[in-house]
Amino acid sequence: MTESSARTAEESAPAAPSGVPDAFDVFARSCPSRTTLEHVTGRWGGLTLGALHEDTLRFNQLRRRVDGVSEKMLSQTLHALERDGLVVRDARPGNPPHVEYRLTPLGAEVSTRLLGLITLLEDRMPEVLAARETYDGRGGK
Amino acid sequence: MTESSARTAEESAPAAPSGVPDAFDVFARSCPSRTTLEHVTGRWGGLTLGALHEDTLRFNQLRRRVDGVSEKMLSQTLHALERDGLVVRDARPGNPPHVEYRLTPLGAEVSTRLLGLITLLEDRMPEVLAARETYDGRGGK
DNA sequence: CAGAATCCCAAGCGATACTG
DNA sequence: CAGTATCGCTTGGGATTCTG
Repeated sequence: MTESSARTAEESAPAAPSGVPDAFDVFARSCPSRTTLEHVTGRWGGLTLGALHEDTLRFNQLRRRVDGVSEKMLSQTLHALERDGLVVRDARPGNPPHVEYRLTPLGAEVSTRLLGLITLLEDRMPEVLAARETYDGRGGK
Repeated sequence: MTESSARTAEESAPAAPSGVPDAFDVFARSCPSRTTLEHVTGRWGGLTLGALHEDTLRFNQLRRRVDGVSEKMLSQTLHALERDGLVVRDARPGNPPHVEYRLTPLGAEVSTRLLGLITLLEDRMPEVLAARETYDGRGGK
């Protein structure tokens, strides 16, 4: 991820009276929080965190759980999440190799929020589906 | 942790002949909930919903708020969200044209969850940044 | 202002093959 | 099992132009 930030996140933060450091603002294009949000909500990031919320899992277990992910993308996703401090890679020596992935405390908080969102959506899918039909039915399509 | 292993919902065929209430499972590749999740957590979907959580906004206000989005992508994102029943497009006739976007009740619930996630991340960014440095420092890169 | 349509490059991603 | 490396298709999405 080419993060060529010559100047780091500075959006016109108005009067910060005290020595309060500029808050991170995900709406600002170059705020580092934006890339983390993208890792978390990206195509595979959210599902990966969701899967790990339930259990510590090994690489191939994860692959099976997150239906449709390729090895490459899972590996890549895991690296990004590990780098951001949301996931820990726990490798134990031996043969065959044994590696487990687990959430950090922060990762657990994030995945809790994410799972709340996922559950909400799953619950309300009938509404969504109905809306789509209405939309497609008249001039929408 | 919510319900641990109560998810035996392994269905490959979302369509059940009789009124079987097969649950939507976002982990399944072809579940319709997956596409909605992607609209919501996609690159611009989350930020758009987040922006609309605060206010009803017009197209160009939205564009300014969601820093970095192009007209095309905003338009596209808005359509997807409208189709899924999360956003309402409220157009009033006149010249110049006046169009507002507003969340539906479901959209408001979703954006509340999303905003919780965003806020959490913004708050904990120092942790994330520290993790990145550690990771990059010792051979991770 | 609000948005549709077109063009087009770069990034995303899957398939495959290879390593330890 | 747990990955990395390479290749090439597909897509995302920015820039630009055009309508009402």
